[in-house]
Amino acid sequence: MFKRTIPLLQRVSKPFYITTPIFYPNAAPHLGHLYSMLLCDVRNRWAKLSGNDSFFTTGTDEHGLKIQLAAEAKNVPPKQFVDSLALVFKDLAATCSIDYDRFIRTTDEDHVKAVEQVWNTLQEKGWIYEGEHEGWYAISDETFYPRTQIKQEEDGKWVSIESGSEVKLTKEKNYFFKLSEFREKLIQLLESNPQWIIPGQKYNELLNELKSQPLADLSVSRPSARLKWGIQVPGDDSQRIYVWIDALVNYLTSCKYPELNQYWSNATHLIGKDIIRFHCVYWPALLMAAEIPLPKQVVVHGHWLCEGSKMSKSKGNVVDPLQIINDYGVDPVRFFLCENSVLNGDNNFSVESLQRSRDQLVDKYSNLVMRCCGKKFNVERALKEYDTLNEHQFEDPILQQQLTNLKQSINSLYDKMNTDMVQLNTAAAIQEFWSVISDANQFIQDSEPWKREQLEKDLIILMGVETARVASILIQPVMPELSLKVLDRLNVVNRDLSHAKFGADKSYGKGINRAGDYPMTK
RNA sequence: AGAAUUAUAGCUUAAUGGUAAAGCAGUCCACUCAUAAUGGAUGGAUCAAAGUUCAAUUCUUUGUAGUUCUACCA
Repeated sequence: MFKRTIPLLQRVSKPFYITTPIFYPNAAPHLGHLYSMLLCDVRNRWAKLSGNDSFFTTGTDEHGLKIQLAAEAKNVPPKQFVDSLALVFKDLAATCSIDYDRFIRTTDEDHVKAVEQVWNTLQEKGWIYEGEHEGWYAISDETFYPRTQIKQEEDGKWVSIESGSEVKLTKEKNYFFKLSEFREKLIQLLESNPQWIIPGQKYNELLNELKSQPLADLSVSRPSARLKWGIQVPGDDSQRIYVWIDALVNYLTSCKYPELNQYWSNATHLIGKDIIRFHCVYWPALLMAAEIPLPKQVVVHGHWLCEGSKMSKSKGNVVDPLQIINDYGVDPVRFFLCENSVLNGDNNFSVESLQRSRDQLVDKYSNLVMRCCGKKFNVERALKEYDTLNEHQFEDPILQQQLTNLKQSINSLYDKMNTDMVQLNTAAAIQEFWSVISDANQFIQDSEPWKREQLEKDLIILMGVETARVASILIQPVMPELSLKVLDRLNVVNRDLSHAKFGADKSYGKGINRAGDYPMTK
């Protein structure tokens, strides 16, 4: 599916759909939110650069008791409240050059209709029934707490760990989804499709859990008396549809459910490792029950730690994404997160590492451009003499081999990066980018153009600028701004994939050999 | 507390039971096309203990530490 290499100029356009989780906007965006959006953005941009019909959604999950209570506390209507919260996430996306195709909100009108429709389908097929939900309820918080978030006091009372409020075992009437009916089906799904969840560790973890633990039915509504801010259960104004259907159906809404457009046939969900259960248990079960095709894949990423430890306010090590972008710039942050992305574990953030990553961009990438744009060279002339230069052979066989290897590296860069990009392995793709940049810098060093006659001088800097040009076209998904600056500095107009080969563009270079106008500075 | 998973050089990663690889940082050398940049050379590590094995980073057990989940907070 993603692994086939297709000839460059005969790209088959296959629909591709990638999603982040939709974020609960009761707290400020953190580095994890940015990371999810960024991976999807890069993957989406790569697909588009490759000529694919691609679609990327992110958004906000806006119903629920916490939002309701927070809005009441501010004496603001909930809708107005979430309108302002959604803007916070949209602003983060805009600041970070996240180019989503749809920002979906669970309060969107078409989403409410889709949720109602899914609910009706599940009910008609007999998967929903009335039952009683029992749980630990705190009257003063108006919240049910899971067993893991309560403790027993010395006087025997059970209280919430978070708020200290007393909780009591309480029952209420809810609608339930027959999730327990799907345990065997889910196990079969996983065993038949080991690639459905990647990385493999998360697949193993979930499979073991499904096999060793019972699966209980799932409450999918809440009483309207308690939760006013939610989608009403069709035909029953005493109940509101709960998050498991409300939020998860966003992926269908974005694909125009119930028709379901072409993107749903090739859907990948990117999620954090703390919400595997919702996307890999509840969601496929709901889809099976409604007889809707499943997404193609769920990709699970780890968390960003700070200096090896979990970020927390009490530790004082929370990284504010907007702050680091302000300090270091959008593209360096994008580049750093992608360069250090590891899907099968947690990722480590430190400002020292970010600074070093940024320095490298200046020293090796931006500087490669400036080495070739110096006043002693003439790129425009070199490109006019392209045919002559391209036939020239160096006397030194080692140098000639280096030139040949560099040409080959430039020409295979797309294929190498593509293999990694389609698997969301941005770190490996970036290593390929660095490899070709390093080869070019080394070639310039070894060939010493400053000591040569015009013809060979021109050939050497031609290799340099061609490397920078092609690498910049291909790094656009990761660093949209800096690649734009480099291509501008080189006076390159043709920035599409068909020009990402050695010698494919001879129209650039006019007037670029002058001092200053660095693409990036320290 | 239980389960899963992770632990390699100052930092970030790699290695299918067979001589632990790389980038950055450090040290030394060279160079000036370029932004105190660039290139080369170089020293450096498998969390701890035990076991299995001709041979263990890798397999097994135990311990320590990090992360997540423990199933309707999301």
